[in-house]
Amino acid sequence: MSNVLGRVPAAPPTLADVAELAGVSRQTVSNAVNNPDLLREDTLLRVQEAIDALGYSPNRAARNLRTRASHLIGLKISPAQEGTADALMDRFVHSLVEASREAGYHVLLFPGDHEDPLAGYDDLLRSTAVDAFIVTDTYLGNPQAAWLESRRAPFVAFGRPWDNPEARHPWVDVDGAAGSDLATTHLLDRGHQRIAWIGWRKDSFIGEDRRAGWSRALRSRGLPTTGLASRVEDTVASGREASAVLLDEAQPTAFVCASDTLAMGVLHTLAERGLVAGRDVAVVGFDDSQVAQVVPPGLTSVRQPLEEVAVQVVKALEGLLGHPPLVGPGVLLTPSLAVRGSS
Amino acid sequence: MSNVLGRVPAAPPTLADVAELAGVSRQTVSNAVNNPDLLREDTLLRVQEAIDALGYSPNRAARNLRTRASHLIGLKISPAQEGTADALMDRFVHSLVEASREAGYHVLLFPGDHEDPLAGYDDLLRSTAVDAFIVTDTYLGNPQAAWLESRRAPFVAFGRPWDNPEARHPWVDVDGAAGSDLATTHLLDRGHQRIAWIGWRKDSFIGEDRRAGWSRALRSRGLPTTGLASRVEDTVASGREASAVLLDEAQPTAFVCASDTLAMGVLHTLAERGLVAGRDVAVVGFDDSQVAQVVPPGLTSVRQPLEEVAVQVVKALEGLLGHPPLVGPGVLLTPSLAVRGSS
DNA sequence: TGCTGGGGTTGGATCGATCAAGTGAGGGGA
DNA sequence: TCCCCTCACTTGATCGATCCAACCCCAGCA
Repeated sequence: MSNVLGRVPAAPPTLADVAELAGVSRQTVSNAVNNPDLLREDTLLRVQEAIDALGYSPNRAARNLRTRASHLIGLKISPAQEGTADALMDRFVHSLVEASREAGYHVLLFPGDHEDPLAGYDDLLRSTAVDAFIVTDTYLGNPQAAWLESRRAPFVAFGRPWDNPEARHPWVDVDGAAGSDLATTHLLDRGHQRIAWIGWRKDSFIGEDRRAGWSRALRSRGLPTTGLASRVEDTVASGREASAVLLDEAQPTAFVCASDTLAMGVLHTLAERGLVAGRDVAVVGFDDSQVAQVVPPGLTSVRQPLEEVAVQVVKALEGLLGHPPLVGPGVLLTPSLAVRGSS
Repeated sequence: MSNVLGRVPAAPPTLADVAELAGVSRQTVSNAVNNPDLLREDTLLRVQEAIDALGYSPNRAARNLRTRASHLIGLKISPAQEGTADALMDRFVHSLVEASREAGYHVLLFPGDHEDPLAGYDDLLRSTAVDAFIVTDTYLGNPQAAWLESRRAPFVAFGRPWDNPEARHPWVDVDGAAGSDLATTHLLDRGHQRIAWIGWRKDSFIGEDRRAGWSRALRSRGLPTTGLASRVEDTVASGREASAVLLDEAQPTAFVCASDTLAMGVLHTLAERGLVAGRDVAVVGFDDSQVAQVVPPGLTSVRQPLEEVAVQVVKALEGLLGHPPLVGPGVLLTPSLAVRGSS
């Protein structure tokens, strides 16, 4: 086939083309691809050769139509907050894409809408564009999980169903309390006695979880926590103000923060007062963001095992979509601590 | 329909269901969705009502099969470098997802492979899983663009085809020289005379482009550049070493860097020597990463207009896939400067 | 010889949409 | 009155894979 402009790109080979070349029927080629054990060895070989010769790859749309599965996983991404250290999603997305590939899935991104947290889900679901969803923002009062459950849409959550113990969907989460316990204990081991906490407002389950680890660690050594905690918005400015107040009123020698963003606020306060992080005052953040890794003198931070989270999420997804039985509704993983100059 | 477990989820309504309810033929429903102007007003209204009543949404797989288009755009993501400030992709991905949505496309992520830069493309292409690709890493010697062109695969590059002026594919890029010119001029306006450059090795076209802006700005004011430039790896450690050497040998009062990662290296050196960024020595980075935004005292940085890049990329894509004529092979955008405490 | 059973293979139907061609009513010009 | 054309919609075929039921062939057994 050719026209005046030169060769016309050939249409991709179909299963029928392969069948003809190999001298077998379409069904036999399909079996060669999907159930190779059904074929005799020599037939399989002949079909394989034809597939290679033509460069055949099954047409996704046709397969999806017939099998009612797209092998796509939907992930909503919300605009990253400017001015925060929150690069958590970036790392998670990478891990998820990699883990999905190994399970034969691809990740489809769709944009979030601040007004309506359900926007996007409905359309993708009804048009059967994705097989399942990954839900990441499971904060208090987020209707996604409940809505998806009511629609019987398959999904896995990264984050516990804090406010709904009735929830039956699979989830994977990281033990925040264990993380700040780890951070606090690390500081205690370095000789600190007055360790302050800067976290999020009380209505954040995640914030309260992380805070619990800090107070648990202090109490286990018989140390007081009163007057050493502050709960604010997750911004650098808030962290800065909170740390300034705490330094004046409680004279802590170390800070544990619910996020790297807040920890950066502490570094701001220290810089303003001519104090050196790691020498004069110790600081530990949460999430091990890029910021923590490159800021002088390096910010010690709790690192979430996002690679493992992604693997577990995909595993749960396979259980949901395939026949293998579920292992259980939830998986809780333990974070580690990346120690740097700030402590 | 029900079984012992309760209600069975109803199969999604099809175009035929809508047609029956509205009392028209399938094709009419199809036209109502895709070419509403072909219908008489009252018929259109009746079909719309039926669509709403059933909650109909066209089956993607069936549509893809027939139209030979998936309305998916493939984007390869490579693992983010740990220990750098490079969160560029994260911002770009968000912008791209948003811009794609407005054009009726979704973004499909697939994992990169360090060994083989072509892995992934071939399979998605042959199985007609995506309509086009966005290629982002157009560094020297990367075979992706040439390979995709030889396959006649539609794609748009974020980054100029530096090493191949013959390339005919559409691309969008940001003027790196204009960016460092902007940064350097900003420092000159603040009274700095000895402004050093820390960039990447010579084999990086992007690095040389950015460097050209710095030397251009200095020369336009009749200032010398000799002895003030250093070319190293893109790591914090390299930036630290390079700035230490430059401070000792050339006594610059300001640094312009090819990346925020290198700029963070400079901040390390300053901290070690008890110097204060912005007061004793000025520093400007490149990319306006989250790190630049939160590090004390704030890192002035060249900001790439990634939102606009995404819009242009999608526009080029529409030109490539649809009938509207191309505006031209390349689009070059101008960055801005986010001024913070470090200058 | 004739019947049975099962591995391997076959053709036809099907998934749900769009494309291409066709139908019938109504209007205008000769 | 007849013909042609347009408008608004309908009908049958098709995209490329998988599912389904039937089929063939040959070994095993009576």
